[in-house]
Amino acid sequence: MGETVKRNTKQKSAVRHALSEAVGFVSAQQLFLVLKNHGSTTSLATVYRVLNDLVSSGEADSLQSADGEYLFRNCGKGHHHHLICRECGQTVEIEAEKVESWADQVATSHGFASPTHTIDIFGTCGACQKKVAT
Amino acid sequence: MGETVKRNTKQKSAVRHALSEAVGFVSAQQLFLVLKNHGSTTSLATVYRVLNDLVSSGEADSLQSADGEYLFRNCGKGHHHHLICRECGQTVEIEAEKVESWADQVATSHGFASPTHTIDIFGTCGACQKKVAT
DNA sequence: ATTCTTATTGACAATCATTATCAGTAAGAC
DNA sequence: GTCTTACTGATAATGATTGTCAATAAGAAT
Repeated sequence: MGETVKRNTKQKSAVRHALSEAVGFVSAQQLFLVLKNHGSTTSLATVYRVLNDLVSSGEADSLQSADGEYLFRNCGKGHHHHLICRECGQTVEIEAEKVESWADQVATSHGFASPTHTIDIFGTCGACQKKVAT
Repeated sequence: MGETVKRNTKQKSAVRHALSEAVGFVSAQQLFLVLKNHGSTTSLATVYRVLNDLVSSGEADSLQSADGEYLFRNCGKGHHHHLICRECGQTVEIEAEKVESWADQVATSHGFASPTHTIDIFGTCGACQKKVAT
């Protein structure tokens, strides 16, 4: 029960490839357009399906933009967090080992099991600070 | 041009009050239901309008939930974070001074100005662990 | 190579939170 | 009380994401 065998398809590798070519975070909609412009007929629904699969298998990483859209990025590394510019969306990966163990401790000390967490830092990056100053 | 004079209305104070009564973060939809159950006829559109006004005036604070919904909270009090049960939604307020200063440091050390952050911990609370074990 | 099972896909309908529209209502200044 | 116009309610519109389901095509078995 439950052992679904994965199959390799053109659509999957197309999405995987498009994601690996993308710079930074991309939305499913953007990825769909890129694929379309490159001649792929992969449907939008499939782009969503593949992206979600990639995320749950740890191959991709996702976060939400400021206006609630889900963004995706190629990943392979372990768990990490982001420092995100409010203005331009530029992201910096950050290490947070201490904070993660702190989060787990807080959870277990309150009797909460299998803890996970959300840690993101937002700010205005150097470039955007200059723009505003204009 | 541009100087809109604000007016005080029953709906605005109703939303403001409901938000102040709420524990932790609440969605606009939840707030709308609370108001409805208390006899208020404030419309959903107005709840959204008022909440957005409160956020831009700094009276309220907002963040996005894991599934992309916007959540709001009364602001003005001390800043704090939450430990939230995945099953029943029970929340525990937690102190995170060290983590907050860590977040600010990370931001500034990367040249990011006026940093804010999102730190939330999710887990399964004691009561819900027992239920699942049944 | 052919058959067969079923994971995967595409087309499109359905959700759901949020926003826009617009005529009617009511603060608050006079 | 009168008047201006900010605000509201009802509802349509939007836009990203998910669900449905028949058709398609991996890839194992023959």
